[in-house]
Amino acid sequence: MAGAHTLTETERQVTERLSHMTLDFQAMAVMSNLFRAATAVRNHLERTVLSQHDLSWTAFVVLWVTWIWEPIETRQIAEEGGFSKATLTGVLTTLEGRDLVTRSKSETDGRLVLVSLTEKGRKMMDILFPEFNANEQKIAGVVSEAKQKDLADLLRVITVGVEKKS
Amino acid sequence: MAGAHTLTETERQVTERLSHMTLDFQAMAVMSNLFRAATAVRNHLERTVLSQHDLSWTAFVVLWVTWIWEPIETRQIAEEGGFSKATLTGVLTTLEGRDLVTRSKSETDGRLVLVSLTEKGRKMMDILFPEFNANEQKIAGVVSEAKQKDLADLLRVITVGVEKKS
DNA sequence: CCTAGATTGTTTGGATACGAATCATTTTTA
DNA sequence: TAAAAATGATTCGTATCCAAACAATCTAGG
Repeated sequence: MAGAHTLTETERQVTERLSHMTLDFQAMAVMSNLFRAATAVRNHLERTVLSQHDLSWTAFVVLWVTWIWEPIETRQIAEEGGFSKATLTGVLTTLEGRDLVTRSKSETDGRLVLVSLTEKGRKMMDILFPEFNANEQKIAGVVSEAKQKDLADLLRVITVGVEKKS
Repeated sequence: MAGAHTLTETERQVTERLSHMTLDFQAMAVMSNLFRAATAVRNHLERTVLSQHDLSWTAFVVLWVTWIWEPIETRQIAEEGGFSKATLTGVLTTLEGRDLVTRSKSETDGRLVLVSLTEKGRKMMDILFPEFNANEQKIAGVVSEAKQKDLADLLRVITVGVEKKS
């Protein structure tokens, strides 16, 4: 990111090119900045913390969700993580091959697969997540504590709103 | 998304599981909500507006950036869009095959490739983008205009901060 | 019981994604 | 001015990612 154009330049150009249309520029700015921020932060965390542990973003999310909720059904992991079941199957196979998670069949429902961390996976997260969080702190630290709360709240409202639609 | 657990439930469980660690929960909430919001919104827009035009998210971003800046150098598209040049090459080939964009060599620097929309691509964006923006409006509309401005500003600060680090 | 429909995880096929190596072109250097 | 360094896009290999088709399992209505 951080292209040849600054964010301000981009917004000026967008306004110029689209001024003949009836558009909601405020909403456009919110969404544009949302994706820019998410992409920039994700790329940064992937390149710094996660690459050291040979983890893709999705693999990390799977480990994270499993860490919090284990034992957890796969459909829940996909929902919490925001990706498809098909994607999850592949990632789980990879993580299982690295002995970081285990799959087991549910005893009450033969269709369900339950995922847990292995001891190795748990040890990894005990090291990895504090590192990850230290980076989150650095990134979020550019705005005040009060603004951080506002930001988190606003994002939550957006999420709840859009999930209601689907 | 919208998993079995609400956002509030998730935050409670996270706090419970990680209370023995020294972590910045405020920063964690900001980042967690950032990715949740971005993923939920992106998935929603992919499933509604973009799927009707057979476009992936990345393909749409490429079209959008090109629409605003054409003729534009490929390296700029990658930077603005937040993905690698290698990825862009593949997407451009797909879009060129559908006759939505064209590639041309720069006259002043033979290494550069310039991208423009075709007439077909421009017509598509004239229809598509207002649709897209109408959805953006619906999504962002759950918070007040003033809050939308705050949100966009805060996200911009986060983006600028993290890009400074890389 | 038992069978049609619903639900769940996996497989499949194609597009996307990236780092590293490569090729072509331009710029720098000596 | 010619070799070397730098720059830019593409190719290659591998890993993700998703929708759709599939197989296994569960559930409801008869």
